Amino acid sequence: MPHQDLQLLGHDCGSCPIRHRAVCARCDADELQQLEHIKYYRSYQAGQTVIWSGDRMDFVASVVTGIATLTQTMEDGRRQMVGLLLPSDFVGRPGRPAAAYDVTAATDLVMCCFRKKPFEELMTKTPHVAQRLLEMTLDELDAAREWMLLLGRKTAREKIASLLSIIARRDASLKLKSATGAVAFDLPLTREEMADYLGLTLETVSRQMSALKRDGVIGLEGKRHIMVPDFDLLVEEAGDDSDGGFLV
Amino acid sequence: MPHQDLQLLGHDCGSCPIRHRAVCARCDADELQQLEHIKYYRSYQAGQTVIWSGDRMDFVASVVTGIATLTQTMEDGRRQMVGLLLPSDFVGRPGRPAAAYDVTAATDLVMCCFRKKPFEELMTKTPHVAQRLLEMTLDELDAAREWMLLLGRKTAREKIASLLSIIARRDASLKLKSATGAVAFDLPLTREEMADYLGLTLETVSRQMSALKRDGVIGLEGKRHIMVPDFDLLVEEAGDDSDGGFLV
DNA sequence: AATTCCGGTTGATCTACGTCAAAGCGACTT
DNA sequence: AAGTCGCTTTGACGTAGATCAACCGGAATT
Repeated sequence: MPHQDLQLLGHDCGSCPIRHRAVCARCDADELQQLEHIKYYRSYQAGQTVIWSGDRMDFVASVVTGIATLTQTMEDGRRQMVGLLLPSDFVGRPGRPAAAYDVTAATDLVMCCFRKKPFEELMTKTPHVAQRLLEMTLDELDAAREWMLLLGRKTAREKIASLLSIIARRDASLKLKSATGAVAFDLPLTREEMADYLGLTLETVSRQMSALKRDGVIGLEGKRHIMVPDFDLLVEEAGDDSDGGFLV
Repeated sequence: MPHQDLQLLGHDCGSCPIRHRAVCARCDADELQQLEHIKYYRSYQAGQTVIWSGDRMDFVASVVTGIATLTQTMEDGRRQMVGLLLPSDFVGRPGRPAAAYDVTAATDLVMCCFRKKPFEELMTKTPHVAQRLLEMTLDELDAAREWMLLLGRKTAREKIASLLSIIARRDASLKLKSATGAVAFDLPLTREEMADYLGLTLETVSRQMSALKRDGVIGLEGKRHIMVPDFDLLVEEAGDDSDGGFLV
């Protein structure tokens, strides 16, 4: 079984520090066999649109590698990102024929798609899958609510710090230096995408990034590589009172 | 069977214009019987706190009558509402021991609670319940994402208009005059609660309400009774491009 | 090596909304 | 009738972040 299958199915992550989000982490062999029959892979280049809001969507999918975004757009062009999909995250809604948001590849992207009809059938037969999906959806709902606090009440500086710590936490390379409290990672988003995530303009994002750099909270190498000397300090800047963003 | 049971179970709403959200709209008699055994009712007065964030929570529940809010608070007191629970909405997360948000009664409130342990067991046995819960959670996720667009990108005036149209849409009294495009309803929230919903201050809420009144978009009778002469105009003010906020 | 392009930075200015403060108003208490 | 309490409105003023505009710098193109 190729690597991405393992990742998708959640069996290579015994030491994964974050809650694992793949669809069928607890499926048995027979169920896996059935999923095997209805799945196929699709690749997208960075910047490519996966689906437009309103399009017919006859599959559900899981991100294998790369990053995708969900965004909403108003008639006059104002845009708000409403979802950031990292590897193992799930897209698509059983029981809805059309996509509700634009899905875009932020980086080169590989998705594992399941044909919707048979997936839904599998869901009615195997309680595991529905329950796992419920768990994942509840996690997403929690993330959305954390995000709402960010959008509604945080300052620009706090928003940036929050986003950086969210990305750092979900990025595997985090593990490299975690003992010392220092972290380094590559930003998968442009300044504009960050702005769409945070409900800011790209200019404000740029200014606040510079400010965090000036104040020694982060280091910048080029435009994308972020070095965080003290992760706790970053989290403090983010203004979070939660237990690091992962409840339970 | 008393009225609230009927409402909870979703059997008195054949003509309900909004998507019905009760837990067990599709349960069979046997399942209902089991739910019957693990449920009890609780009442709260307006303003009373149902649960504090972090508290042990050994039940899940469904709102029977009244309105409850979910809010998050930062250390320095900034507050953001992240959920508004109307009758038939569900609170609580199977599989999590503690509450993640403050739950407060915005009006006098009756909730139908299910003891968590047996509810979870019922869920593993009856696919209906898990699937219904998944559906409801996905609806909530959609609402949260619509809300994120509001918080991140809408102006104060648009935010107010959006909130009013959301409440109007979910309020039963809406039906009374819908043929003419006119609607009237009572606001269940104080200005401060509206502000917490919208990521604004209560002063800005008050000013924008006055502005909408001055411009004839709404009429105010006292502080709480809202009359909307032309619902489409209100929706236009809200800046929504969606199909009225209810996706398929 | 020059040109273009794209994403990013920085500066000057504007404005929507927040902050602080005072006063209105209906409901309840004495 | 007067006082007080909670909620709301309104005004004067301040500011964080938006807007508009110029410029920068690396990578790809010629």
